[in-house]
This record gives sequence, C-alpha cells and structure tokens, in this order.
Amino acid sequence: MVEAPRSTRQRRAVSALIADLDGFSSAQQIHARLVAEGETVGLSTVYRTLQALADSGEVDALRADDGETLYRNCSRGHHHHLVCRSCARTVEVEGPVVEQWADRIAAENDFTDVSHTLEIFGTCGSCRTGVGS
Amino acid sequence: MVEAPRSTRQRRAVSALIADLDGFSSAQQIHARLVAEGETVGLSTVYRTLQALADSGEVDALRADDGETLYRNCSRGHHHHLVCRSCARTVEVEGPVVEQWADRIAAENDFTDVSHTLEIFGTCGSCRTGVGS
DNA sequence: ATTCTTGCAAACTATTTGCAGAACA
DNA sequence: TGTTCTGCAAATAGTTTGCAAGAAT
Repeated sequence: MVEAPRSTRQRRAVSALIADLDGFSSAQQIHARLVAEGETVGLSTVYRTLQALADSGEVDALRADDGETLYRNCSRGHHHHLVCRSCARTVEVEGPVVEQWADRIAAENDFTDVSHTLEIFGTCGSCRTGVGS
Repeated sequence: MVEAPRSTRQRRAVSALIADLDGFSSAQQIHARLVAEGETVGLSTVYRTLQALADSGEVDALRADDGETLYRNCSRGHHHHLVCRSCARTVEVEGPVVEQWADRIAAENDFTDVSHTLEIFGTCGSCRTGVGS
C-alpha cells in the first residue's frame, strides 16, 4: 500500500510555490526562492519533496541539457515551451498534433503509458532586432 | 574561423568505437571499452573528444534520466527517440509532422533559427508482459 | 508514544579544468 | 619549433543519504 505523505510546513511550501510557477524550475531555484520568501527549508527536503511529487505524478520532471533536473506544475493542461535562446523568453504552446503523433508512434511500436518531452528553441524577434552581439 | 582538431591516436580510437556502436553509450562506457580493448586513453580525453564531436554534429548527445550523457553515432538524419522506461530499449522515429509543427509555431511567434528536442517515453511490450511487479 | 520528516554535513556521481609534459603539423 | 592535446589529480555541480533531533498523527 502506498502511504500518503504527512502534511508538513515544508511540503506545503514547496507545493504552493510549484503551483504558482509557470515554466520549469530547478530544485535549487525553488529552494532559493523559498528561502527568499522567508521560509526555512532545507535543500535536501526540497529535493526529497520534488522527487515525491514527481513520483506521484503531481509534477513533471525533465532533465535540462546542463544536467539539472527541472520541475513544473502538472495540474494545468499539458503544453510545451518555445524558448528564446538569447533572452530565455518563454511562450507556452499547445500541440494536439504532437500529442496524437506521439501516441500513434508509441502504439505502433507497442509501447504504453506514453509521455513525452518537447521543447522548441529559437531566437525571438526582439533579440534579432534589438540586440546585436 | 573554426580550426579542425588534430588527428590523434585517442581521437581516432573514440571516433572508431562510436562508429561501431549502434545505440547510446555513456562517456564512461566508451572509455571502459577502449581500455578493455587495450587502448591507453584518459577519461578526460574521452569526455573532451565526445564534446567536440557533439559540437561539430558528428554525434548525437542526449541526457539520460539518471543524469548521464549518452552519445551515439549520428550518420542518419534528424530523428527522435521512443524510449522504454523500464529496459531503456530505444526506437528511432521520424516525425515530419512534428518538425513542421515546430517550425510553424515558431514562425507564428516570430522566432527564427528554430531547433527542438523531443523524446517519447513509454513501457515496451516485453516489459509489460514479462515483468509483473 | 510512535512513526515520519527535517536539516546538516558528508558522500556520491558525472563531468570539468589547471597544468606540466607529450604529441602533432 | 610552436601549438595543440593528453592525462592526472583536484575541483565543480547537482543530487543523495546517514543520522540525531523535531513534528505530525
């Protein structure tokens, strides 16, 4: 049997913060932000909490290219990100096409419990115009 | 100007080994295998070489869920992966639909120089059947 | 009261880097 | 010969874990 975790100040703080976040954040960023808000939480606890949340499916976890694990709220609908390489501006986009494609591909190969990660990178208009390197 | 790297015994050994590999291997696995074959190569050199190869586009690099970076030969064109969560079996898939969708989304938001990452995860047939939990 | 959780510090893993000597062009 | 490359060891970065003290039920 799976036990529901106890409700503690720390876990509530982490969950609350995550619920407010739009994009992805690393465990360290989340911890830093909590501390900045005046919460007293240990970094290990943040890691442990995020892992638990990810295991239970309440948050999505994904590895960034630099090796950090990023987490994001998973309550709102599934969507992806269009991120500017230069200024990191992020646009949330939905892709029914992609979802369906991914499901179909998985089915064709006899895979179940399908999930996927998708990020699009590019240079946004402002960065192209305004910022010469 | 980009300088072509020098041809050394170590780099040749790494390239040769990668060319022989079918799936993904970590830097450590590649190093271990080279040593096993009798090559004398330092681990750092393997890391540096793989990075260079990845930068120049000669190999694909991808982060595994456990944090290791995996490399594979990149002779064929752009494609994505369908990976089994349980046994890590990987199927290479192509997605013209996705490529087009990504380009269109980016264009709609005035982004240029578009690239994207996409991985699909699931549980493969064998793992579903064979492994009862 | 008992059991789960926290936080610190130390341990770990994968990867990167400084530097002196070796290898290439 | 003048760079570039290598290998070692030490340094990083992110994350995990042991354990004693603190909370939750």
